[in-house]
Amino acid sequence: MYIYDSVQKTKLLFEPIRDGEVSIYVCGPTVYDDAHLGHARSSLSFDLLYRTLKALGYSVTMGKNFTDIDDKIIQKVKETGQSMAEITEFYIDRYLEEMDALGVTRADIAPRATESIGAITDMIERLIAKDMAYVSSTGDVYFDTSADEHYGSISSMVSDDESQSRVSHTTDKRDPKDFALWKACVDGDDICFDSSFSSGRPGWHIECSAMIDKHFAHTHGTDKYSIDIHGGGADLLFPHHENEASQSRCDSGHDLSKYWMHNGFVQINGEKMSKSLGNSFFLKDALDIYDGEILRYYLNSVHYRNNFNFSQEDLEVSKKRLDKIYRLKKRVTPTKASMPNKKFKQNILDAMSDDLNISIALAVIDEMVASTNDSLDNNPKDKGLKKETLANIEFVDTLLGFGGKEPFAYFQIGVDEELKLRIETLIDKRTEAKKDKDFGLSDSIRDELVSMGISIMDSADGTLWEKV
RNA sequence: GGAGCCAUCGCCAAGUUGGUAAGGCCGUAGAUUGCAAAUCUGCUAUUCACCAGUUCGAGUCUGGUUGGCUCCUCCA
Repeated sequence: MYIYDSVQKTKLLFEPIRDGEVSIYVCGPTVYDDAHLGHARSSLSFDLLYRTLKALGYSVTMGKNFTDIDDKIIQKVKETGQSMAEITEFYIDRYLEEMDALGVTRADIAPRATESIGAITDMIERLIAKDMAYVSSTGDVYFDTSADEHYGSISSMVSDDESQSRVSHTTDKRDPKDFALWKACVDGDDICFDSSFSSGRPGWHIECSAMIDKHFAHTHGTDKYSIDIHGGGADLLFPHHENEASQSRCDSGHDLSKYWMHNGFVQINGEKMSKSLGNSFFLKDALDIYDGEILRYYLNSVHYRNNFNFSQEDLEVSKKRLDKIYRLKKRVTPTKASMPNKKFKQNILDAMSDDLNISIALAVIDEMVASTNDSLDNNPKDKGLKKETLANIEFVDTLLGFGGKEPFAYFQIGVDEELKLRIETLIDKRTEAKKDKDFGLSDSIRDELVSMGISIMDSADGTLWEKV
């Protein structure tokens, strides 16, 4: 397995810190609003990594946090009058449901900030004791970036004062680069947690460090690294991951993660999709229009490090490619899967082992589909091939997360029983007309079906239909 | 102002150590079909934003130009 490490900016041979085991930690969402396509892509990218490593035989543990205490959540509490728990529970449930719809494997460990306060305050106390953090007059705690000689090594950000000109200066900070580990309560209605330094709440960066320390460092880490792979969106590289890495390094004396991976953005009209820009395409809205499996295929069809420009036309192309896989599956159904073709399986694994080269993997699948259809055209009763093909598709489903549906059901998404009956009645009528060589009638029935959004195809086994 | 990424066929998009351009969509010619649809086959970039350099040889390396995006502030 080769992985592109965004710190070293090069592709590296992946060697886990513990033999046969891989620990991955991905920064999860702040749960104050619905997930957009960008969140989906990030989840999908690391899901691909997770599945690939598993297919390669590793024992993989994936962690993904929920930031459920944050300024924006508190703001929402004030706006809506709902409790913080009501808001965060709602969005966490929604997030999980939507990611399920995309076929994202759930994280093995999904810690929440509010459940990790002890680990967070412990880490802050240790940093204060080491004189690497300081408490301000108002009770805020800041990390002293000057205490870490390696600060900046993750994002390779230069630390001259000029580059910091856009950072608003908080008076209590000794240095503008310093960042908050703990924010003391200001008004009475703030959500506060007790600590030895002040009543307050954790800063964003410390959460991930503390959660990794609590859930991974001692069980999955070594004396050199806490985890194997740390992932997240490219926008998290600085300052979030820089700060995380710095805190953890100062606390534990070793590096936080051996490899760092960052996914590219989903863009709309060439611009990054983000809540602050107001151009978000929410996952729930996308899922209203498209099946999760199609969205998954589409969002994963471009290499994870590249930016992804969302367009409906491209999504339709993805649907066409997925359709072809399901048509083939329909063709080999019913049968029992045997073993996947060795070469096919290996070619896909090879592609995915090269920093998740999904384009090659999809091309291998397209070629398998075409050659199998060709063979089946020439020899429709090749049972061995059918069994192998089904196994091939099952392998694809396990590794890439699509192709797992019952093929007839796939083409009938959104068709209720009543409509189904009408379609089948019409098809029977058309079959009769065809038998009588009344092509005028049979064609007009076909036109009627087409106007209903149903496309039909005559085959040796009778007439099949699909919802377009 | 500082830092970085990217630029490949009409569209989307692959191209580790430089060795002579995957795949999909669209289009097109055909096979098949009562006609379609579905399926298959052939064709579809002497060329990789532009300029210069290194090299026997560069999409791949170096320098520059132009254009796009991102980070430096919450962000997947």
